[in-house]
Amino acid sequence: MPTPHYGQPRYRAIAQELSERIESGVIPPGALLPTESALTAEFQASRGTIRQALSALRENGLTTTEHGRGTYANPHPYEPAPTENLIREVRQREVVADIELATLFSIEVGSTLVLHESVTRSQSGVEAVSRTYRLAEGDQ
Amino acid sequence: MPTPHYGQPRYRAIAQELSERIESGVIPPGALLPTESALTAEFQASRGTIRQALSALRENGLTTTEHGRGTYANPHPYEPAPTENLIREVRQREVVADIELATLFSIEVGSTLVLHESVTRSQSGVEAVSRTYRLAEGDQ
DNA sequence: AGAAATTTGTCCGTATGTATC
DNA sequence: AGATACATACGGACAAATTTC
Repeated sequence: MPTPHYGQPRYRAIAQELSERIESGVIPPGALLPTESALTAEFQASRGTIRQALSALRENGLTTTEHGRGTYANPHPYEPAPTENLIREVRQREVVADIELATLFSIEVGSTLVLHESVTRSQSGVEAVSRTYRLAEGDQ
Repeated sequence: MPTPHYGQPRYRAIAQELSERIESGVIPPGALLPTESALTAEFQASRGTIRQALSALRENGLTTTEHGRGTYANPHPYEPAPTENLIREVRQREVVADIELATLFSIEVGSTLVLHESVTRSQSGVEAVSRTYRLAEGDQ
């Protein structure tokens, strides 16, 4: 069978259907979406097309996908940073890498990382805490 | 032949090679990148893999692709980072507040926070991991 | 602890549609 | 109209992370 895509391509229609389910609450925040193979069965599309649709959702910040686990509906569709009346406090310190960070940086657990921490406050209290980890100088 | 991808996957290596060419000026701003079929020949990779690499460049704002025309190198937009051949991955999840975070936010230990995590990669590996914590919607 | 099943990630090849030159 | 170039879609195979038994 040919593969025409008049107007809207298939993957986008699927992405739209899925995003409607998320925003309507059919798929609640934090919940797993159906697996890719389940979606291929439901939409009668190839896995590649399904993955293209899921990729679109991810780029729009609606979902998060984890290898071997699945795709989750995000608790928060977005988060524009309010840039008014904010106070930022920045400090710097050294920390030891836990398993998660060590894996990301491909270093050993217990290695030192440099941490820049930024605390953003508004009148109502702490708005956000941002932490950036980097390898210590000379370790790279 | 099988498809092993030890360490870094093929498409990412290609993406970094191309971003270096853009960064170094081998491919000047505004210029067209080689066509997908040309890249297929050069890197001895399938077109799908090439498109995956180009997609990564696009997502990182390095290039712009136009249907039927080609892929252009973007003129340096607004970049906070000095080195531009970087690839960022973003994901979002919920975490439980430890004592430190709970104190900062003035919430109870165990409360859920929304975490946006951004991993910045260069060819040498992970450059930085940035984590931003915020209160869940409705808790503020 | 270890093996199997599940699920997402990567890669290939092919075919056809659509936009541009 | 023809050639070129990117877009969409299918199918198959194997790799890697996670979960389950």
